[in-house]
Amino acid sequence: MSPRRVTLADVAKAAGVSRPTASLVLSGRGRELRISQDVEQRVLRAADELQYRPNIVSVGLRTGSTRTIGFVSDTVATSRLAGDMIKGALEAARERGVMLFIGETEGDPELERLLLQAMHDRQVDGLILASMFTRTIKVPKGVTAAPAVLLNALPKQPGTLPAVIPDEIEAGRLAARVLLDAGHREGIYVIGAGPGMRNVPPDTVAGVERLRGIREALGEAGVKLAGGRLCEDWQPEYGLTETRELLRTRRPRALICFNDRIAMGAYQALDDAGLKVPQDVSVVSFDDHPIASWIRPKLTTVALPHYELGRKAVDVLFDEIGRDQPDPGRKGEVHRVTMPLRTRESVAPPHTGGSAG
Amino acid sequence: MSPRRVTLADVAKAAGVSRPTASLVLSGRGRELRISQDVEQRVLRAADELQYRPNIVSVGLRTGSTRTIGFVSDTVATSRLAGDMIKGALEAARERGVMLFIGETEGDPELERLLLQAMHDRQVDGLILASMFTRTIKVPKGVTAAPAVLLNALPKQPGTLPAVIPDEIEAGRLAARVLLDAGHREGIYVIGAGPGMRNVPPDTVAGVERLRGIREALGEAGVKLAGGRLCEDWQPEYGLTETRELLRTRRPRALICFNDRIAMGAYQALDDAGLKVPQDVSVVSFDDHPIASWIRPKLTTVALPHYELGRKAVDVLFDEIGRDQPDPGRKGEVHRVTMPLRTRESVAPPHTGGSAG
DNA sequence: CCCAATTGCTAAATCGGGTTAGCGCCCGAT
DNA sequence: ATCGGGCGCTAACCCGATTTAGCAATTGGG
Repeated sequence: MSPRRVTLADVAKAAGVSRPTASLVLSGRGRELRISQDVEQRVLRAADELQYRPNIVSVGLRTGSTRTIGFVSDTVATSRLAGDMIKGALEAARERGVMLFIGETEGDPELERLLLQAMHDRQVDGLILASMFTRTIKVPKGVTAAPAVLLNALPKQPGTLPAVIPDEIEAGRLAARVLLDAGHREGIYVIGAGPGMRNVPPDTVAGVERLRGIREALGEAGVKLAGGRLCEDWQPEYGLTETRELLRTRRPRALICFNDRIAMGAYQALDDAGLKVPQDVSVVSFDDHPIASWIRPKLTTVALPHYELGRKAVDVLFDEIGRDQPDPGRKGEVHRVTMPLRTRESVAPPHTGGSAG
Repeated sequence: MSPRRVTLADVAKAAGVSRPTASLVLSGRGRELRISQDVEQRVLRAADELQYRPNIVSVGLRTGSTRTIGFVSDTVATSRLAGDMIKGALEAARERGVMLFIGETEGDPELERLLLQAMHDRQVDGLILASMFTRTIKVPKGVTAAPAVLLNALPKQPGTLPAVIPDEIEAGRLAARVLLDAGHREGIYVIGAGPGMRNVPPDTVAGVERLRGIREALGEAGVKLAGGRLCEDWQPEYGLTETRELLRTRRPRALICFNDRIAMGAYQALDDAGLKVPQDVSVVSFDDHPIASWIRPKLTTVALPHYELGRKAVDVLFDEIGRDQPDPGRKGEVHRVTMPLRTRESVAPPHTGGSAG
């Protein structure tokens, strides 16, 4: 089928030198080891003419480095967000000439074990352990064989592994500030979690930190959260029912939804109640899911920087790989990636619409 | 850091035999080569106790098979659909003990070349070339070095590579049949392409084949398409404007939208016009994007079987790898994967609502 | 003119495992 | 006693690179 790969031996023969000589020239160490200009040129020409490319499998065997890293996540399919994270990692890896193995655990520890094993069997240089929504995870035993980084996750035992997560606290502050800047002071409700710090879905870092940021920013402005409703799951249907429930007794001026899918449900509930966004009710949200710009009016939301998270994870991983002896001091550093605001059409000053509050 | 991997030599020493003997036992060829029960047991016990795992890099170097395949796509981030395709491929690969390299070309031929090169440098056993929407592509030169399969794409020159694509023609028939079965005979419009076979976005297999299927199924039932509007891009905003445009002059009883995003736009236009789905207008669509079950009423749609496509591609690839001499007859076979109907709430018989047509 | 120090390259070992040829040993047959 | 043959295992080479040690040839100094 294919006309056998060109090997280093072929290049050496074509250049009339030995294999090691060719190797030295091609690895750039020819100079320091005093290979003559003449030989160097011959080797380089031969390599070029034969289109020689080193076999990375062989190099991997010899040197231990396969120029390959593993990306293990709990799910790849959840949403486009996952794809963006992989995309970021992919591009950062490509810039370093490194390839990515992808694996999915489905949350099954046994699958995870097998997957990590399979990656180590292939001598990966490092591992990225990714979660598709931010949370704390128990670091599996198998990761210690190679440098590793947590992505969108925090270790249950802090300090064991470096982690890269979105800066959710600042995101919460930002969402609150958007409303404050628009002039809102009253009738601000949260949908998805809260209003108290205890009313949060379990194990979600995002819930806790977004809420904390929101409360901090409002508090600093002397504004109090008017109320909030916890959603069992952050899906449109729950946003719909909880918002509908809220509207039975209250008349909000602004909603902070804990993600865009909840916001989508909230839109439906507001529409059913005859309330216009943003004239009657302003809505801010989190994630910047594609639907945020599909629903009308387009949703102002604080974006999860999935692409950047993926890139950053690779950066941190290579720091880790580069560092020979594990420096115990900065072992488990947590890197927070800024969540940018996407300003669209769902926020307006209060009292714009006809009916007063 | 890590306590050096256990090698075959370690196992052999622990069992008190030579390396080749251990290798023979562990590769299952012990029997045919008459290794004694005693030695066999010792080797197996040693391997088990030491937790020996063969180094696949080394095996790859010797045997040429790295138990690794490459998945190269134009974009991974487009949508969750891409993720499902990868997920299907991932699971099928895992069942075979094979790992997946992921790469993204962004449609850039140079990037594609480098990526294929990088994969070949790592001695992949085969390649899957995936497109994130169905279309015909020019097969890049670099793929010939290993078995390859096109996924969600057809080769510009038929017969060069096997391909796996969704059965869009049958999907078109199915969508039409849903309306026919509900009793619709008149006022059926298409949004996204058509009504004529020439009114189709360029290079999209889906556009051509869905439309053909729709026209065939309607034709067989003696029903004529009442009209249609081509969308420049299959996004919600175009669905919105084209449907709005249609409603200015016509009063449709049923819409076949060419995908769910268009359908979402169509919903908005129908809502603006005061028309209820499905009482006034039935809507069928394609893709089964997540939003299909988020919008109200939930959208009946013919699903792109992304997960199955991914699995099938791996199956076909392994057929290809297994086949030693390329059988020229069935070289470029096209495998069509059935698109299943997701029946939801957007289709009803005509004349159900108050106002007669 | 001889010894030492460069200079310029290669032989050989290595990584971890797979594969082939063949070496001793014990047995029975001649 | 000798030969032939099956049995059970191992020596040796291979994959494609890197790396260390060291061999010739040249040059320089005394």
